[in-house]
Amino acid sequence: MRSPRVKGQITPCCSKVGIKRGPWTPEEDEVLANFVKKEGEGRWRTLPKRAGLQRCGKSCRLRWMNYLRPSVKRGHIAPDEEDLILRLHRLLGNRWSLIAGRIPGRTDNEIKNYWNTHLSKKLISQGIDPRTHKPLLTLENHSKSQDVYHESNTSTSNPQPVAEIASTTCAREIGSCSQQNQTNDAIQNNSPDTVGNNWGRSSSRVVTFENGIEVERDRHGKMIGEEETLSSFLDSLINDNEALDNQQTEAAGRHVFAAPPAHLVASSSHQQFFDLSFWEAEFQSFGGDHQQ
DNA sequence: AATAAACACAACCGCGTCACG
DNA sequence: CCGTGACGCGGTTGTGTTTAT
Repeated sequence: MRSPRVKGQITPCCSKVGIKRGPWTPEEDEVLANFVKKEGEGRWRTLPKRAGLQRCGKSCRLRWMNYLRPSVKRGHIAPDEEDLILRLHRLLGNRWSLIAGRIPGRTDNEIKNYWNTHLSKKLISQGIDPRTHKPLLTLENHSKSQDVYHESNTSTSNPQPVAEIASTTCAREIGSCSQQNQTNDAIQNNSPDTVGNNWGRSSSRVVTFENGIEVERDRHGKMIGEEETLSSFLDSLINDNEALDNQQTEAAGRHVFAAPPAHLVASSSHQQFFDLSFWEAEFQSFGGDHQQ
């Protein structure tokens, strides 16, 4: 039986006497891998006892998910993977699990680590804010950025990943959106510390009316029955961003990681790009056949 | 060669959410 | 409706390795 959580009095799950912590040994890995292969994933809480491991369930789950799973691809992250991570992060923010889900064989932990140790520094060295994917506001480039990036009234000082801007209509794996123009708590609170963090976490199954249409979302904020459309939409954003990146790389002689999809740039103003209703229309036209 | 600093990444922690009784 | 167990997520920390001095 679990005691109620009291702030400041939380006991770590691995603090029990006899529970081992720290790096896993090859022997432990073998025991865990064999057990999961035989019994399947899940029931992590009781797995250590059943498998004969002196570890907590959380630790076992993490070890399996991030290291032992056969599908995990380890080692050097290729340039195309890096590029995809950059584009997905621009679209999704720090939703590592969601990003990892679109990069075969890579785990959220690996991508998060790679981002924190490599990519964020790389962007900074290029004069780009890794959190917003916009140019860092130095005295030198501040005025230039004003010309290029027009923000909507709702974005204020917290630039949003593309998918978040579009979230009330089309976002996948995003928290419940009971009202238009309110994508999630982080944005509602307008807190710089929370932007880019935890956006994929808070959610529950809710039914809302969006554009006059009743929409049910699952625990991840995904519209039920719209999975393929949403996934395709995200793919299209990624692909279009890739195209635009290439254009801008050629034009500017460097990579720019904060930009709208190419076909949208061609047909719209930047103001539209940051306008929620514009994204709603975009998604509707993209998945129109599914919604009619 | 010794040591400190920087780096990379595995592992842990806290918390939110869901399912279920 | 509430409490609990379980799970999954993102943030943070710990530790081993590499590089610089």
